[in-house]
Amino acid sequence: MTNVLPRHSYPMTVRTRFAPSPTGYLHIGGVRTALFNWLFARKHGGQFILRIDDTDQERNVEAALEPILEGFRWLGIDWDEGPCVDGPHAPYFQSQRSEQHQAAAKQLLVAGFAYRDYATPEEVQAERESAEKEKRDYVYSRRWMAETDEQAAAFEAEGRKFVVRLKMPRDGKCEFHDLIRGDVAFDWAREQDHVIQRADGSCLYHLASVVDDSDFEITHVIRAAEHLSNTPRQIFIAQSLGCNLPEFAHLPYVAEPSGTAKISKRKLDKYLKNRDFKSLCDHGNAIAAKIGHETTADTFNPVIVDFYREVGYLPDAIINYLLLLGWSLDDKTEEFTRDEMITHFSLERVNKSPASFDPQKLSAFQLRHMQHLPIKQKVALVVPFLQKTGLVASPPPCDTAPHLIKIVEAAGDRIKTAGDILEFDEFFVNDDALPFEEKAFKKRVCKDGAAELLREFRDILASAEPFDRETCEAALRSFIESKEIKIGEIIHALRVAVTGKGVGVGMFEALEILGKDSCLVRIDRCLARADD
RNA sequence: GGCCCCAUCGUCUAGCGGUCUAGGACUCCGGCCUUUCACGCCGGCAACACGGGUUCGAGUCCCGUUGGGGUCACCA
Repeated sequence: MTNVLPRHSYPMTVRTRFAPSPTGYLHIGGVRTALFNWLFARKHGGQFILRIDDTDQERNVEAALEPILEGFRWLGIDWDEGPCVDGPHAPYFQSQRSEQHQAAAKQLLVAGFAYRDYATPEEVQAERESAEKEKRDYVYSRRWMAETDEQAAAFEAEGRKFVVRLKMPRDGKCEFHDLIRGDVAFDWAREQDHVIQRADGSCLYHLASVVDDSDFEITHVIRAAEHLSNTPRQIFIAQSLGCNLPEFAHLPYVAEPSGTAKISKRKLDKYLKNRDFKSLCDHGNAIAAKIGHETTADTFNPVIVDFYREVGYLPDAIINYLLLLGWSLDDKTEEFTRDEMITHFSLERVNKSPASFDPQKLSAFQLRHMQHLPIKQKVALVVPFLQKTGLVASPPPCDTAPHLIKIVEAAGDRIKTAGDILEFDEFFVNDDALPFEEKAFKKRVCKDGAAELLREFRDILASAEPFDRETCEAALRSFIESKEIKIGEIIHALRVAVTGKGVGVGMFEALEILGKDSCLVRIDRCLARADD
């Protein structure tokens, strides 16, 4: 067995892959891994392949796969080969490639790199336990190993069944070069004789993965660091099979908010103690509640990509944020378009240490990308939310476009995610259905003299012409001048009267958007209520 | 526990032996703008885990300690 592996140069184009198993959701850390693979392939004019690792998966693969594909489509991470698009190496489902895997297992067996093992799981377990009790490093004794047909027959006579195990080297080191971590070495002696094929003939992940990577001509295996310690056995398989070895690059994982452990969707309770993570959740839940989206923590949380789509985040913002989680170009550049990412990306600049997920920084990227969005795109983003809540008909009446533009423009940066449009429902509800926020009403309208001022200004507003923001503002300014009061003494009451809320878009924009009739009706309604 | 990996402000990071009294971004804290809330603008707090080497010189190289993490399946 050679220890030092040669560096291969690849005459063929770069081919990377992301191999999710169909779990029913797309994990944020998985996205980052996929992104780096995608970027690397695009950067080198190669191909990005999606392969489905559904070995051992029961039926329903399709249902469990759909959210993952949908997530990638939404994020704009496209694949050159894989489900739905197929390609020269189809099928791209591992479960449909068992013939190749079995042939590989057989080849390893014949060549002596693997053996039939007749041990029962209990016997192996017993060995493992006694090693542990004696504080010895565990290595399988190979007691039930059959290398000849005679041995096999003897075991079979006892009614035993065999699995196929790798016959791992027991001296020397497995040394390889990782594109991110540099030279890495593991002692062969500590590697187990991993099972590659079960008694029923089905093959296991490591074999399948190596065979598929080789068949698909994957040149660079870019994956999470947790696979680093799996690499020796995969190298052993690949070499024993006579396959070309791909380059390896092990990415640091995405760590939990305010922590260093790998982020997981099962530890939500813990993350909720983090103030920023909680507010990210709360914001999402509030929007989900409005649009009637189910918010079970299991299916709807910031570790799952769906969350961001439902709440109205921008794919570009998420991608940009994820890109900087473990990679940087220099000491200042933070914003990247897709093209810029592709031209600048390199594995050399990927960090070695885990990067913790920071909800605030994500929000900052979201804001910046929203600010760059042309108004029409912003409107298009927001409309589905209005439709889901019945605030706008579907399809929207053709005369609503200018109205929507005005609202979205007026709301400006207050719309941080598309779902935030729902905070501006006052521009969509009927005048007689406008709810008044109790706190704001009490504080601003029930205040001494406020209602009186409002009543007076109402009549001035009634004669404002044209009813636009400039005229309204001029009217109010001259009103406060004549009354010798400060603007704050009336404008808040006016806001509550016409929007029902204490906060919102600029006052005069709001008046203009609503129009004179609505404003007057709303003020009257407010005054009537104040009288009660 | 064995093995492996990692280590610069609270967080993401720049730094590849001297230009570092360590730079940027997010957060946070002041202030400005202002009709609210956002936004924007200005300013501020804040880090090389520790100990040994190597070197004229170490955040940068080496070793150790400590700390954190990953992985140890007939899961993927």
